[in-house]
Amino acid sequence: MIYSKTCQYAIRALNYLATLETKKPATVGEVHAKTGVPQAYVAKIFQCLTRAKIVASKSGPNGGYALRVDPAKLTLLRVVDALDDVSESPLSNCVMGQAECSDRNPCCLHTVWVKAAAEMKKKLAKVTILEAGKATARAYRSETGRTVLSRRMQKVFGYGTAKGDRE
Amino acid sequence: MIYSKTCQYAIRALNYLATLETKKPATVGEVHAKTGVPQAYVAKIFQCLTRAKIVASKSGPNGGYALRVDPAKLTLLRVVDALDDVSESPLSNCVMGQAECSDRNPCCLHTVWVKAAAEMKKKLAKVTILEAGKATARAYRSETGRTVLSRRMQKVFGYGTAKGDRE
DNA sequence: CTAATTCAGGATATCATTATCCAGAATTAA
DNA sequence: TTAATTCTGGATAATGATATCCTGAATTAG
Repeated sequence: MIYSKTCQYAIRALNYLATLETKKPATVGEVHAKTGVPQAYVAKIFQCLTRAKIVASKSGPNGGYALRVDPAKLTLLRVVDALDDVSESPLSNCVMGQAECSDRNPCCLHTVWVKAAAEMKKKLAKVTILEAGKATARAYRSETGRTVLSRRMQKVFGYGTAKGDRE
Repeated sequence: MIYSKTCQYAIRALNYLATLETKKPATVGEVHAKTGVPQAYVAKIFQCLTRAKIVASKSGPNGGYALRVDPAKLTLLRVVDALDDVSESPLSNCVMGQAECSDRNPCCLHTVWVKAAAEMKKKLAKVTILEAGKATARAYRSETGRTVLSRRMQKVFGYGTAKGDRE
């Protein structure tokens, strides 16, 4: 779901990968430290994004995850679709949860909603990770070694005191 | 949440109430039988709608629930708001789940999303239960005593074999 | 080759949503 | 007044989303 934490986390994680100029991949631990997304959950999400060929994984020392596609071409729609069980997504299904919902057999919101979903998809297909990332880029300070979110950005993101934080 | 089953159920239940011309209220059991919404869940939803003054409840024989407002004036927005914990709703909050998300401190999707949410709200504020109900009205056959959904509509709604069905 | 690093993915825990159940209060019919 | 009907609201169960943990496989450095 677009509105799920899983999607939020994925976008944050990908935004971070997009800020990396070097080809060196980022480890799960690093992404967690920089984005505040729960470490083990980052791992799960990246497994999914790997299958969707959005990121490439590499085992071993100096391994990790890196974007596999140009962030300027990676749309939110593709990201959302990768994480969504499409058969469940409200973007591709009846809002009223009807088994059948078509122009012939419309649910009570069919006409309204079909349009709304199409508009939303269009929007998601327009915004790229590169664009989205720009707005967040300033949240990261990449100078020192064990960088973390700035105090101010911790407040913005609403974490920094999360359980499971390793540093 | 707009996309929650709870909301779907509420809209279906209210659609049914809107089809009743008489002033006699409908019982939870009746609404369940006519809409297919799980009986005990209908009860919970109506308790909520009662508190929101959208329906009126009446105990005892010949009691039940009836619309308290004109279905031509009851908007989906009001229904959704009644069921939503507004502080959690994606319509009123940051899609990225940030603690703070404003024009000054935008999340990476802020500009895109603020607009999308506003449009969605506008839509929800435009559609009334009366209008929504019209599309579904034909799903009900109100001739005989223990009316149920037609076979065809059972298929459309994707239920009719649900556990807990009493008839 | 060995040890260290890192991902892969199954098992499990936690939590919110969805769904059910039941005892008690209110109301009504007779 | 009594019994039947119906809502009220708390307790509980089932399910799905979120989050954690751990073992094993892949990779690399030395």
